[in-house]
Parts: sequence; C-alpha cells; structure tokens
Amino acid sequence: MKTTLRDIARESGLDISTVSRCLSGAYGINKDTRAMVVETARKLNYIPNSLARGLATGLSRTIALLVNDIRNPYYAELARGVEDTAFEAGFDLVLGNSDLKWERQMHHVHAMASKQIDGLILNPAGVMGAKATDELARYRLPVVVLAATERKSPFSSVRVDNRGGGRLVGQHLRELGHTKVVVLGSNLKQRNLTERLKGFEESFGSGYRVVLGENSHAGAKAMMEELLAAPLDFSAVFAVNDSMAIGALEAMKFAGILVPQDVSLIGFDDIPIAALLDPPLTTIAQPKYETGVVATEILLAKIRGSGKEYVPAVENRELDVHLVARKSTATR
Amino acid sequence: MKTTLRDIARESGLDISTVSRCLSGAYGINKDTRAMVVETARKLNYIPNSLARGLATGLSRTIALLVNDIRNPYYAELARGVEDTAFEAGFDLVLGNSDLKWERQMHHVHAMASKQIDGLILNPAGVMGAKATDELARYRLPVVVLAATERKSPFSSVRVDNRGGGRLVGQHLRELGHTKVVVLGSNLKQRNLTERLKGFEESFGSGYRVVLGENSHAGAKAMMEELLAAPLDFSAVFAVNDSMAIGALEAMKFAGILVPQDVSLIGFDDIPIAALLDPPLTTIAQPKYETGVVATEILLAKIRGSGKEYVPAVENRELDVHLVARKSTATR
DNA sequence: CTGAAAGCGCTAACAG
DNA sequence: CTGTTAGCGCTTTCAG
Repeated sequence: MKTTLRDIARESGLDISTVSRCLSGAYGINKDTRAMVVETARKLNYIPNSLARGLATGLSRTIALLVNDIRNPYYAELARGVEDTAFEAGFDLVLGNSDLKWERQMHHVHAMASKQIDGLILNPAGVMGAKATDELARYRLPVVVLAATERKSPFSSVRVDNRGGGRLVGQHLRELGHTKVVVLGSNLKQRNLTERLKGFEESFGSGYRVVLGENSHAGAKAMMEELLAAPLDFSAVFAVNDSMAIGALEAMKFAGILVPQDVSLIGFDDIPIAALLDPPLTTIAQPKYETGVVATEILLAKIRGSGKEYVPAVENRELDVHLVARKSTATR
Repeated sequence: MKTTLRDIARESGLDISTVSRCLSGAYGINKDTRAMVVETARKLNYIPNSLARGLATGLSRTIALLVNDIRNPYYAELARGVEDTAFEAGFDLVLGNSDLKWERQMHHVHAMASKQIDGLILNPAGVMGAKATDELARYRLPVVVLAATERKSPFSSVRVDNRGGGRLVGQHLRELGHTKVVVLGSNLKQRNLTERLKGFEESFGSGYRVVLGENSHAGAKAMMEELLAAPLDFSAVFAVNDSMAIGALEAMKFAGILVPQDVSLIGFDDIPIAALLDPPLTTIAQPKYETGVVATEILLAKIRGSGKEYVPAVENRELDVHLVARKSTATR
C-alpha cells in the first residue's frame, strides 16, 4: 500500500539507490533524471520512511523535551521556543512530563533513547549531582540541562540568573522603604528557588524571615493564612514564584488586607496571568521562550558536532532576568 | 559501542532470534534461558533500538498531538491528558504547534507520518471540510479530531458541548432575573463560539444583543469601553470566552462599575486564572484534561484495532460542560 | 524450546 | 552519473 523507494525505482526504471540519491538531494545526479524521479515520487504519493532512514543513518531528526509539567505556563512557553527552533531546523519534538519524579523522568529518557532521539533538553527532576549525571550520561545522548550542572558535567546547560533576580527583588523592596519582609519559600530544595533567596539576601540584607511550605498556589495561601493569624509585623511579601504569590494574594484579600497599601507583594517568573491579577503583580520576568530557543540551538549544534565525530565543548549559558514593576508593590 | 541483540546473543551463546523472543516476552521460552538473557541484557546495558523494531513491525509506539499553540492553557491541559494516557499505554508523544496555519500543520503531519507515528490527535487549523478531510486522509493515519467533523468523515472526534454550555449560560442569567444582556462575541466565525451563542439563545430567548469584536482580552476591553460610553442599559454580560471576560472586567472596573452589583459577568472556558480574578469569574468549565484522555483512548483503540486488520467504527464523542458559579454573577 | 533465514525501507561505499 | 552490494537492529515465519 505504502509506496517505497522500490516502487519509484520500478516505475522510473532506475535503481533504488539512484532514486534515494535523487530524493535526498545528493551530488552527482543528472538534472533530468532527478526531476523525473521527484515527479513520479510525487505522483505515487511517496512519503519517506524515517524509521528506515534513521536505522541506516543512525539519526532520527528528533529531539526530546522533558519537563516537570507542560501545564505550568513557564514550560509551555519554553516548549514553544523549543518547538519553533526545532521545527525550523527540520527536527521533531517529543515531549514528556516528569512531575519531577526521577523515576518517571528516567522512564521517559529510556523510551526516548530507545527511539534514538538525537538529543534531549531536560528540566531535571532533581539536583543534577554526580549520581544523577552518571545515570543520565550512560545513555550517551547530547543533553542540555535547564538548571545548574556539576562542575565537570558532560552536559551543557541553560538557565536563568535566579540569583540576580533575587537581588533585583531585594533592591526593589529596599528602595520602596520596606524593612520587614516575609519570604514565602518552598520546602523542596530546588536550586532555582534557593538561588533566588540567596540573591535576595545579598541585596536586602537582614530584616526578613523565610517561611517554608508547599510550592504551590494552595501551599502559599495556607502559609499566608497562618501568618495573618498573628498581628501584622511585615510590610512586604516576596513569594519565590508567581503561583505562590497568587496564593498569598488570595489569602490577603480574604483577610481584608490591601495590596499594596497594607502590604506589598512581589513574585518571580512573570507568568501570563501576573499582569491580569488585581492588582497586577510586580515580579521578575524570565526569558522563557528564549530559554527554549537557546537550549535548542545549543543542542542542535551539539548534534551536528557529534555527527562529525567532534563533540564541542560543554556550553553553559545564563540568561538575564528583569524586574517588571506593576501595581502590587508600593512605598512603605 | 551500543549493545545490540547480537552482542547479547554472543555473550549468552544463544541465537539472536532467541534473545529477541526472550526480551520481547514471547511464548515458548525456557524460564531459565530467559532469566539468563534478561540478566546479561541488563549487564550489557542493553537499550533496544525502537527504530529497528518499528521498521520490522510497522509500529512505532508513538502518537502525535498537533495543536494551535501549547502556550494556550487549554491545550497544555489537554496535552497533559494525552501524555498521561499515552505514557501509561507505553506510547510516546510528539508535539506540534500549528498556529492554526494549515500549511504548518500539514508540514508537521508530513514529518510525523514519515516517522511512522501510529496515530494523530488533531486540533485542526481550519474547518474540517471535504477538502481538508481528504488531504489528511491521504496519510492513512488513525486520527482523532478535536472539533466537529464532516458527516461522513473517516476520523473520530472529541469535542465539548458548546451549545449546551451556551444554554447553561442563558439559563443561569435568566434564573438570576436578568432580562437585558450583552453578549461579547468574536467576529471570527469559529464553530465553537457560534455554537455557544446558539445555545444561549435557545435558553435565554430574546432580550439580548450581540456585540462583535476581536477575539481577545484587548478586543473585549475595547468593546466594553465603547459600550460604557453610553448609559448602562444592560445588567449582565456574557463573554464567549474567559479571556474576553477578563477584558470586559478590566474595562468595567476602570469605569467604576461594580461586578456583580451593577452588572453580572459570565465567561466560558474556565481557564486557570478565572478563579483568581476579583471577583472570581462565573463561567462554563470544559473538561480539558479529560478531552485529552478520551481522545487518546479512542486513538489507541483505533490503533490496536487496525493492528488486527479491523478498523473500528468512527467514534464521535461530545463531552459535557458545567457551570461554575463563582462571584461575578448575582441576582438583578 | 531454539536456530536459520528472510526482510522491514533506506543509505552508503564501491564499482563501473 | 548510475547500478551493485552490504548492511542498520530487530521481528518473524519456518524448520528442527
């Protein structure tokens, strides 16, 4: 049913290998025969079988993206950057969600490796320590990690200057005259988040306290509710990500606390809804789409490099963030 | 470098075909030899080559999802439903974004077909008329369309009861005593949206007027501003989707109109932010994740069916929507 | 229960 | 410029 090279060969009276060359645009082919072959291919509705090609060449023209959860707008945006870049380069994208479960992640990696993907962009389900790095390296895949990597990691990485972002936050709050602030953090030890804290401390200095809880909208809400049970002893809240900021906002609204009049609120991420909140949320914006683009570019370079038996140096890129001052922060 | 069946065969002194059977869990294999083979496979760090397997079997254990834009939370949620279901069944997911451009969509379809995907879930980039259907059918892929299909379409479909949702809106507003309502609609003729209007009319009857404008947050805001330039002659607004509802809400807030005291507002979609608005938006919720699950289930059934040379009947599913009454609507 | 052999569809030297 | 010849790694009859 499916037409193959053989069919075209028969139809055009040529050898199958000649046809192959015509279609894959190689050198040394007569203009006319090529035109003819291309034409009959079209006529027969030929669709090349990439599996066969992949088996023969060892390349699949497919890359994979493995993230925590595509429903997280951050990853959706990033994924789009990846897909667009891959698409332009003629690569397909296979997507996996790990829920930050190492096991589920590795399950995916295994399946993908077995499908001979040419490379992987990974939002790791845990800290990329030596063990994790080894486990992944065994697959001998070009990978770009969306997080910090080990000093002598074989993987490239792209990440955002979380620490710098944290500094921006501390600075902003200081400038507005705040001296007592609560930081809503996550009890999970995610590098991204701890870096934000570190940066914050660097620029804000003392006068803040950290409250740890579940990294989610609901988690932050609960944390905030508990804080509000006691008399207000802070004038600003820094939530380590926007989704927690939203939870905090809800809790404050419910408690009748005005933002930013009573307390200022600042998040981190600049997810799409941040601008639509009431009040619009001041936050730190990350180049999400661009992160995807850059990661893909690095990966593709790596792939093309390894084709020539030459594996280019590990590349580590850190992208800048910036403060988006909206209405949820004000002078004390 | 990569270990193959041949390596395992050599190592274990068996034939390659025997090894294959052991690993792919076929009948008629000695318990012990299997155990032994499995063990040496693990020891050699064997990763099966799915391309080779796919070439031999004609199946790739991969399905594709092609949507407008994964950044749209609706599709992200749906995609997650697809991925989870596929994952459980041992299928991988390749993702494509079409931006609703037919050409980009077909480009993806082509690449995916060439990769021998086993099936496709498609949010079509246009109305699935006869021509579109034909063009797609040529690929002889099992496909599930996320929209209405032609009467005699070869494709299955999963969609949401937009009309019923519209009815729910009309009914809700009637029950609250509203008699003058403005419907904020889109000037684009999208089936989903027109169905909502139709349903609304069925249950609300007369007493409403439709205002058409750009289908977006900004568009609705502009429409609303214009409406508010004249004296208020309506007590409720139905925006055909949440993003337009948000625009309307902004405009009303800015004009000092209280929602829902002065005018009630109802949207459609229940996007994540709807619950977080101030006031939380009353809207019609669609089963996004479930849509993905159902579409995948239908697709997988189709795939398994066609394996047995039996292609099951086209299946058309319509999922129910429901009203989520929050704080943006009140009695007149 | 296991081995031998053919083949999935394509590419890639190597000859001519 | 084109044909021949081997595979790529795996599954799958068909024998034994």
